[in-house]
Amino acid sequence: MGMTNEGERPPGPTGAAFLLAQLGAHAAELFAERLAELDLTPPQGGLLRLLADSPGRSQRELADDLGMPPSRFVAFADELEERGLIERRRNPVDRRLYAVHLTDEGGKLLAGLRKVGADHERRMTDGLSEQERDQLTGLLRRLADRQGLSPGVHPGFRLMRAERSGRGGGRRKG
Amino acid sequence: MGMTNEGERPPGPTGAAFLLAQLGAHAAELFAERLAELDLTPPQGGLLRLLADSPGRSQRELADDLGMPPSRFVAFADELEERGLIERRRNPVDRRLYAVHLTDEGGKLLAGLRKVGADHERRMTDGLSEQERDQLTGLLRRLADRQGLSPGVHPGFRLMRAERSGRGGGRRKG
DNA sequence: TATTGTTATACTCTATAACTATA
DNA sequence: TATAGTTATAGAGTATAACAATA
Repeated sequence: MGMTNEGERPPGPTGAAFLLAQLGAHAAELFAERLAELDLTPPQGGLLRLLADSPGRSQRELADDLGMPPSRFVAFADELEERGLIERRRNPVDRRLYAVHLTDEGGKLLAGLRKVGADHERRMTDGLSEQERDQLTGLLRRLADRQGLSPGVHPGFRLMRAERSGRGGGRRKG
Repeated sequence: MGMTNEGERPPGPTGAAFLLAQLGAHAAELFAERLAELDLTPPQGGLLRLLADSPGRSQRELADDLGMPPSRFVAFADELEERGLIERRRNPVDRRLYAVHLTDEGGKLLAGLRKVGADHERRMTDGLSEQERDQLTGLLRRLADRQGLSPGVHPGFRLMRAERSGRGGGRRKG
């Protein structure tokens, strides 16, 4: 009989689902902190990766992939374009569409982002042997598959603040 | 040598860290949906559990545990008190403090919440054998430990919308 | 008429700081 | 003076809908 603890243990947060939520939030937070060193938010990093994989798509398609309304994508893309990381090119065939591309500088930043990602991966699985890490990854992949999660699509970007900013309000001092 | 895929694979989101973030967000979302059936948000459920474990603490302490400012805790507790789930009792020794307690009805709802939690646990680990589930839980617990995550403390409540509501604005129809 | 991209607007959420009462 | 609880306000974020250009 397995050493499970359903019903014998303090019924609180002790199961795999809770640990997944806790570790997932921690991983996302830590990754966001590392990304901030490159002046990127997770959705911004997501777009760069998306553009590297399939360049030239329309804003609407990209907005859909990132899970944000097209209206929001505009300002989102504006900022990255002003920073010289992405580029809008008119589609000569259908002049309503923009084809969004990564610039050279955007490509460079993407390389840095990938380094950060690899480093993050190491830190998150710290303390596990190589075999255990493979074991974990395999189990997680099976769960993700079973839950119908598309590989590579946003880890909850919708729930994170899209833009970096100082929070909140406050009464004026006078 | 392990079948790891660092550097050989499309460098994108394929590692354990990404899967953790993805599955964690999914677990949190799914759990929130189930909680909504009880008209509870995750932070509200968190408070009920907290009160069951250690009743009678002050609002400030509870707010700290939930990771919210005391000012926000007021309205948060108001709603649960109006619904008859929690109760504020004056501390006769230090009349500045409230001692927050679960009511009988709050206790009943907590029982329902635990059922939902157990069910959620089963759904999230669906497709794994009992042995694999134990294996996974063990690995996750070690990671959580190594990352310094306190057992049982909020899985990212801060990043979730605290109150249920229809989103956003929109121009008025006229 | 339908669709892409864009702007305008209204609305929610929430953090900060002032405030009240107790100590 | 300091602390628990509360209220008031400001401001960010963002979804919805109107709008303009093109098909």
